[in-house]
Amino acid sequence: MHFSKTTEYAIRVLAYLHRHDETSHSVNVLHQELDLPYKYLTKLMTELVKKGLVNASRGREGGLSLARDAHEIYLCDILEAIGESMEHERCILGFEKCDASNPCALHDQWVKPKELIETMLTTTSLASLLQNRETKL
Amino acid sequence: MHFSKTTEYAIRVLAYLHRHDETSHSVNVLHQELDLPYKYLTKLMTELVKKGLVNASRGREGGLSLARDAHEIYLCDILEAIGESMEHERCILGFEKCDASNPCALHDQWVKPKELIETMLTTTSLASLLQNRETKL
DNA sequence: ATAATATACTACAAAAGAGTAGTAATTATA
DNA sequence: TATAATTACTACTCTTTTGTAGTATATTAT
Repeated sequence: MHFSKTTEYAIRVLAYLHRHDETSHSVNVLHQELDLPYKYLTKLMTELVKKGLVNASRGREGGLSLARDAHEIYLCDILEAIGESMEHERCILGFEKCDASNPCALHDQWVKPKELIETMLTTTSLASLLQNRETKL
Repeated sequence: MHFSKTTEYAIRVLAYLHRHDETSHSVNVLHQELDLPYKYLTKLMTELVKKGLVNASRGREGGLSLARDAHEIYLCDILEAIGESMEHERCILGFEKCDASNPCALHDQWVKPKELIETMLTTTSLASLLQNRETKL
């Protein structure tokens, strides 16, 4: 009942890019600042670039920055970019088809937690993450 | 954002044992009725026996049955038996220490979903699972 | 006793997730 | 133009989860 490491990393990196958006940042900086595995990060960032969440510029003075306004990047967008998008849609007991009319044994109990998770994912933008409070990345 | 296969299997098997608690059931029957991998199930059931959730009797006419009253087996007990117990306690961004006074960037957003998940796990017993409604296992 | 039907144990295999290594391609700047 | 700094690409390795195979051991109906 948790995000994948990859998802954790992606959220943290993107939030960092927003928090320090005066300039772009190299993978090496992100690696050091967030204490994430360097090579794994390069792979992840390449992916986020392909998915259009991040802009990359190569070469000296290059680096990474958000491709869109932080108000327009929601957690669900990040999950989607990583392919974990529909995870919270999935039946909690693993059935292919599971809905109110043909529910699994846990369906009813899962409805409300699932709703709140969905709300969190669809209403939390990178911009909304960093307001009012000092938080860890 | 989901249970492990092992957890899914455990919940389904235990719920089945409760739903058909007139008698005991062999791994082979559980395998066929629930369409779960046979050998994997034997391993899982052995574990649930060790953890005291299930009684096993060997030999002809043997099989598996709940070791405790279904009203006294909660989802959190099942997770604990499998070692996935404290998963929902864990920080959503993976930090070791993360609480209200030293929160990660997602801490506040995660509070409510986490609460509902916790409620579900601690208040849903096997007995409460099967009331009022036809559901899949 | 014997045969049949169970669980229990040991070891391995396959698949997915996480992480590493090396090198190619690109680009600002000296 | 040479160099240093950077992302992109290819191909591994390691670890964890999931699943399989074979055998030993226990129980009971006949």
